[in-house]
Amino acid sequence: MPELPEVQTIINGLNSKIIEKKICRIAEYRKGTVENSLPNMDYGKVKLVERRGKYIIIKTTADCKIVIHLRMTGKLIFEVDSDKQSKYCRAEIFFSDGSRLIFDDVRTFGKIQIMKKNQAVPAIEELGAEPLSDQLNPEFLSKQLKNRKAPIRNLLLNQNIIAGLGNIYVLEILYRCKIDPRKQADRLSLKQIEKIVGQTKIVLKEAIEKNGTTISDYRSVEDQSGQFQNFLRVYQKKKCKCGTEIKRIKMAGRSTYFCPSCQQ
DNA sequence: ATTGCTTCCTGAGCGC
DNA sequence: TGCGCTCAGGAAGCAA
Repeated sequence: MPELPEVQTIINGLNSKIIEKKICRIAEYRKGTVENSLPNMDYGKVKLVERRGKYIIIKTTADCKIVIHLRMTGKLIFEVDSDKQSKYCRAEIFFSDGSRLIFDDVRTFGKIQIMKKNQAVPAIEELGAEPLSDQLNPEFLSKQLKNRKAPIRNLLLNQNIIAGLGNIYVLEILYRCKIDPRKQADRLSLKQIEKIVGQTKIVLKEAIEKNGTTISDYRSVEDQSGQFQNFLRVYQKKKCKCGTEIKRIKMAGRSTYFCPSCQQ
């Protein structure tokens, strides 16, 4: 479900709600949701919540970190009211003051991993550039796309190249760059690559300012939806600004929207 | 090494 | 109202 801006919004919320709270227990309600949790484990107090790509990393004062990936439909909801239940609650992190973090996930693809502080998560180690850092620049992206025959839209979805983009933002970025999502990556000009880098940063920053997109599943930790959907120009749209019908095709099994007249 | 297809799972929305 | 179909913002695992 969530892409970088949604994950960042959740992290901002967590950093304002759970810092210094002592974790007393992590409960798993669906097998496979929580990995490596041990009974009577000391989780310590929450020190900081960080993001890497679409991963949420909760660092604590104990020798552990809690690594969360929401996948398609995962939500983290901070709840003070002990009576409130969520419908698809798969796990809960309880704090000593009675508040808790609910991990709600309809499709059950999401995961919570308990790791040692210095233990590497292989999938995180392999992630590509953070799009909002200087790591993502035209030289880097040119190098990554060199000799790659796959369509640009598929490679922008590859987390090991740029970490944090998903289907919606990739399509918005390509639309704003006027680049056909089917375009073979190694046939892009340097100018087009520069455009992609620039628009990626602009679109993500704008979306974070709007607290993320909401199509259906995304909610902030306070159960609020985002506003960026009002700014989408191509995803699930019928018509382009130019008057042309937006085309929807399948690429790598997933819906791809683009304007056949603006995007070349 | 690179690419793309299938799979995990549940629910919403649509046409008939 | 209900059935069956397609779709869903992710990414691991597999085969070619």
